[in-house]
Amino acid sequence: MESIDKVKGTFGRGPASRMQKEDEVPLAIIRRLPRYHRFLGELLRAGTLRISSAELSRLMGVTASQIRADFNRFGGFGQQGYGYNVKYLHSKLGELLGITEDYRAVIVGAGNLGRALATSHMFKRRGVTPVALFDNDNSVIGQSIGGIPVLDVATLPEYLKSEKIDIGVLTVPKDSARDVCDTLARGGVLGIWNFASSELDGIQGVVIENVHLGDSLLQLTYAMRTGAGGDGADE
Amino acid sequence: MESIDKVKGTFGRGPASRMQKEDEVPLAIIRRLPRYHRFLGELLRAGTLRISSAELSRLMGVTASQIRADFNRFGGFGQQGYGYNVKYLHSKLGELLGITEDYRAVIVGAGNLGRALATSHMFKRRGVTPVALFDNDNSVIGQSIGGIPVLDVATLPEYLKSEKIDIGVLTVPKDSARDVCDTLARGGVLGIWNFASSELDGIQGVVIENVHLGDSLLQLTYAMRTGAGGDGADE
DNA sequence: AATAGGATATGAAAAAAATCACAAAGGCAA
DNA sequence: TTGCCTTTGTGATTTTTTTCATATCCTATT
Repeated sequence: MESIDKVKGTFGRGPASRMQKEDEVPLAIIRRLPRYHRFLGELLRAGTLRISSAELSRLMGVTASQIRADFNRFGGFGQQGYGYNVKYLHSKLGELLGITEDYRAVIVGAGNLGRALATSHMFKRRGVTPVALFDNDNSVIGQSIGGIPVLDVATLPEYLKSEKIDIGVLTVPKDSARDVCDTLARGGVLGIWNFASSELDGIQGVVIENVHLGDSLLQLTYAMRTGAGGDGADE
Repeated sequence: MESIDKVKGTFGRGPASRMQKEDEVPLAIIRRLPRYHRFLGELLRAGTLRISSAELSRLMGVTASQIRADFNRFGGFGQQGYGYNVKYLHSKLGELLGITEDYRAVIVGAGNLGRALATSHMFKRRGVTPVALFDNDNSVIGQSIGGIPVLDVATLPEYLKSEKIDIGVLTVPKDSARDVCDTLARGGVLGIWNFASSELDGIQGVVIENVHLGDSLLQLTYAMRTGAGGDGADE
């Protein structure tokens, strides 16, 4: 019954799994990964060395079974009788999420939101380096915000040719979102983080993450009206 | 074409429905409602009078069955052979989501993010009126941002006693989040929209919506790394 | 070195969510 | 008004996700 040749570590999953077909990770799990990573990070900073699924369950308001099942989807990071090593698990989750990649980003739109993002630790903590802001307002072009230069958005296309940029952050008004998005895509970015309220998608080879703060606000008012969601556990 | 008056609306569900138990709306559906509302709003502004689930399906990248099933959960807003009346559906969804309630909000934290929210149309479009900003920085206290006065956060408790405030928006640094959250709760707000990276919850009688932009960024980098999520359809 | 106790990994079961498929309702045209 | 055509509403079905239950493996103790 023992692990005859179970190479588990590197890649293969359990014994009876079909080896064909790429095993896609359910979106439901992916959405939980950043939250795990965040909590693990806090535990790490607090100096916690190890944690059991039961303890993490109490902390996060998620069932222990789900925690184990989730981690297991990626090969199992724990050890029977011990639990999970916080540092190891945190770093493994970080790898999965790509924070070890050191992506370079530009922020298009130097309004309040763009500035807020540029000056936060949002990016650096996650392996993303914001290298430039772009705007069309002459009164801000040439400034430096949080050490990041503000350039003329008209120069964005050529900028993207000369610099390798992985991520474009869109904090422009709705109307210009589509245009800038296309420019970024043509410029070769791999992903776009879109805060404009227009929903972008369907661009070949570019991953787009649409953020809709308004939707989040409506979820709040819905919950307030119905009294539901009092737990607040979830995003 | 306007035979929408069909009284069906009020409450009753289909003919053969068990009347057992209060039917709680699955979280999965609730999370989709704001997006439906958003798309319907755009159709409305574009002057579209009616739409079928099939058409909306194409537009939103969601199956038509799901659309029908979702709307049906709330009693069915459509009509066979006709589809959905855009204006009617939009307003019904709005009601469900609480945009007709005219909530009053305060924003605590007048940094870039607080300012960005205060000056956006985020709130007004959703029936929420931001009435004041609060901060502890003397250089901004007394100013007016987007027509909203910035007050001293030390006066927040008494302010909440004299004014009826429904929603508190937290755009303060992580460390002060918990304190301000408690102050807001004691002051009687019904909901808290939390942008601080610390996760708040478990306050009796207060609904909390935690926004974690960092999690969203990690979802993007995950997708970039794995090539998954190229559709970009979902938030 | 042997054993007790603890906690993961994991297949099986249950629950939840999405999809299907079609009867029935109602629009629309002649 | 009739009858065809469109499209919803909805029970049944399938798929996905979560939870359960326990064998297995590891730590810790004596």
